[in-house]
Amino acid sequence: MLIHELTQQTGVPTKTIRYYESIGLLPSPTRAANNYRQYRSEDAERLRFIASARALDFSLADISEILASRDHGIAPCQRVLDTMTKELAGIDRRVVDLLALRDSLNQLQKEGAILPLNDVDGQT
Amino acid sequence: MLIHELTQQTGVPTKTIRYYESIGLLPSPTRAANNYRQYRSEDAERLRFIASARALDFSLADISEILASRDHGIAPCQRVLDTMTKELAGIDRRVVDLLALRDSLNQLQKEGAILPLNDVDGQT
DNA sequence: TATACACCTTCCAGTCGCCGGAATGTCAAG
DNA sequence: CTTGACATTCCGGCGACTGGAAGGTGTATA
Repeated sequence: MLIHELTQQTGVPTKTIRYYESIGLLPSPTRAANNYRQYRSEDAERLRFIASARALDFSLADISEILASRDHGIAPCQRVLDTMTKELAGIDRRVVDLLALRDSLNQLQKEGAILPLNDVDGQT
Repeated sequence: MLIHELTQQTGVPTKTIRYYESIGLLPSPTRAANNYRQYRSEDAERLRFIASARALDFSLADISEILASRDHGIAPCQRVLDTMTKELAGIDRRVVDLLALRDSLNQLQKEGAILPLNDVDGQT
């Protein structure tokens, strides 16, 4: 499959795919006689995994480590597990913040008023 | 007050403060005879506002527009309101994603197993 | 056969929101 | 009079892309 089709299957832009390859996150695919990249369904799977993790704000470095672990059939190393723990801790904070923002914006849009974001953190 | 004190009051690093000034987000403060920046409490207020908005992932460009509106005592323009609407729409998705991730990570840590992130988006 | 068009390739440069470091200046305390 | 903590400017780099130039390839149509 061509890079264009991979894009269609995963939603990841060709630019990004080539970028991932350039940093070693995706393996260099085989090339056709015309030098076009040829992908297999495994590549699509891997890329979907990366996209999911990215959507959840994992860094490419962490994703890289997780994939490396997976490639060797072993559990992610402690550093990655620690990252996940931190991620977990951060998530609750972010959810709270986002829900607070949601309320602020809802209010704002109802009132058409000057943004009351000042109060988001309970200061002012 | 000196930049150092402003940092203490807001939690925003001096580097970032000078950066915000360089892009026009914060007004250039008056300078003391020694060329040190001199801030007033208004600046702290404005900076706290920026920090809150940043914590909620508003871009500096959007914050800039919101502040400009506020400076002129008018409601944020349509583009900014649109941004907020989109932000609002995105928030629910993100909260859902984050909560899903939370569960995945919790599970993972209990099991010590290979990351099941594949399933996060209901695929695989 | 010419040409238009969509695809592919590489490479270079820019974006955003910072952060680190170098080189230098200022000021109060010991 | 030196030490230390502040301050200044400037330069460069980070992560994760994204855009654009300049060129090659493949197919369809006039």
